[in-house]
Amino acid sequence: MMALPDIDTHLRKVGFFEEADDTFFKNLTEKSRVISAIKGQVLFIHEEPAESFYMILKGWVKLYRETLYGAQAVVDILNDGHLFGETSLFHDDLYPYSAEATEATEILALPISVLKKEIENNPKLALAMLSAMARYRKHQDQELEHRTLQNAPQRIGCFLLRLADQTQTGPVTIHLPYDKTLVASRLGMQPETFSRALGKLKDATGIQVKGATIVMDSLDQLSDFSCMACSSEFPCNDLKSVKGLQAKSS
Amino acid sequence: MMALPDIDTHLRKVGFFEEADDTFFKNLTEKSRVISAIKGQVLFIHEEPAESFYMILKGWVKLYRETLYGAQAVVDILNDGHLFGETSLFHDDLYPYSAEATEATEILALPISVLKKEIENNPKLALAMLSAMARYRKHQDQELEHRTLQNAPQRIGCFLLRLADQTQTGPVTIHLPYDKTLVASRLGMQPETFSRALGKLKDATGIQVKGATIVMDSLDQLSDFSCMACSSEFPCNDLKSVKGLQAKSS
DNA sequence: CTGCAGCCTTGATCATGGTCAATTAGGGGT
DNA sequence: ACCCCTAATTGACCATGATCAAGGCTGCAG
Repeated sequence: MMALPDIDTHLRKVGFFEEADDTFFKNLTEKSRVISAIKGQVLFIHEEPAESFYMILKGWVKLYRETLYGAQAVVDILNDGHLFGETSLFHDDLYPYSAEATEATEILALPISVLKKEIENNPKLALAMLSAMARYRKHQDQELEHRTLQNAPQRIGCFLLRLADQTQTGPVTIHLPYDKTLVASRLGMQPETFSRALGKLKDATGIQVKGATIVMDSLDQLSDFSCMACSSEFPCNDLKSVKGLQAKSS
Repeated sequence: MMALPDIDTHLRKVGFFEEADDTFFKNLTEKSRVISAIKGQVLFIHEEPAESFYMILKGWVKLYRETLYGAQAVVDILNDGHLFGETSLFHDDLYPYSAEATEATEILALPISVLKKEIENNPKLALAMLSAMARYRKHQDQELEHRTLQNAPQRIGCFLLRLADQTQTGPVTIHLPYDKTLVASRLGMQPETFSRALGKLKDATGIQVKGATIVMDSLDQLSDFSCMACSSEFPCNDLKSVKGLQAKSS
């Protein structure tokens, strides 16, 4: 069991809670609940009433939407420090996606009512949340664009670029943060397609692939290949503005 | 030239301005500017500093992102009553897409600074905007899902369903709101693919297509075909909650 | 009425990615 | 070290949608 002061510490690291006051953290912490999820454990289902929102303490969580026939569209894959399940606040209070742990994961469940009350009473927090939502929205525009304009090898290249520190020049090593199968679903393709597309990317750019590790002489090889099918210039300027943990850095 | 009282009337119809006070409307109206855009006229460009946001009075506007090589990804296509260009407020203040009139169009340009000030000073408006953003975000999740899980004929069927009043039973007539070429781009496909996919949809569901007019015995024909590749049930429950004009009804 | 321009359709072909099946590689656990 | 399970790869084939090219339809201007 995690001690309460620990929980408080984690919560205070969340970017858009910056403006919240001590009572808020106290209320949240007291009503929080630590969940130890095993691989594959479903945390909530799309269109269920949203009573909790969540903060990941350790591990990875997949957000997705699923048809009756089992076809899945992955919305995002998040790791520790990130919040999820809070976004339909002030709309319909239903989860806009399902959530599942992709490995053994520690998650903090927090009452959405406390967050709602705090936002209603603390205009600064409302503005911070607006800011986070605007960033998220832009990220989604980008996601849809990539799906439309980039082919499979280009999307993989783009994904790798966004894992790296784009300010560095010279040799770069990148590690895939989770299974290739998961990366594939995150990029909207089949595992087989991912495997072949990574091969094509290798041939086209000269990167070296060994398991989950990718090595290259410089990021230029990738950016030349992938960013030509993107509306934004390299380096991706949206990566700079990540100061809050609730938004995605991926 | 449009009279100022007219402008005020239009602005007061915007859903999330419900909580704004008279001074706000006065300030907005005084600093507003009516633009008569011709077909193809570009209103602003992706990643330009956002100084104005816009309300459409008449006509249609395409929001899109474009690579250096001219490939376009259409984010949305909006008509009168809708706002656009306001979403990166409180984030980076850059437009997250380009905007272009798709026909002769009347547009109201409004200073984003006035909106920003009002939101900062009026917590209720901030909450209304949060609600709008949450709705928009959900809509985008859905869009990405459709792109991933539905094929071309299914996406067209879904598009048609969302144009219709989904509560009605019995025979239905639907009119395409704009050119088939534009619908195609909105759905992320080529005009040729659209044409052929509409043919397949016709064969599969028995709808009748005459130019921009589609007639069918009941919506069931379409929903059976399209909604099986969607995570949401028919009728689409997100269409009910449209009370504000700033969000998309499409 | 005629001609032009843009939209739409159709055909033929191609590229991309999905599907199905078989095999290989890797990473714990015993 | 070995086994077992899963992830990953590879091959063969198929389905979808893009591309290129040609032709038809329609509405508007002259």
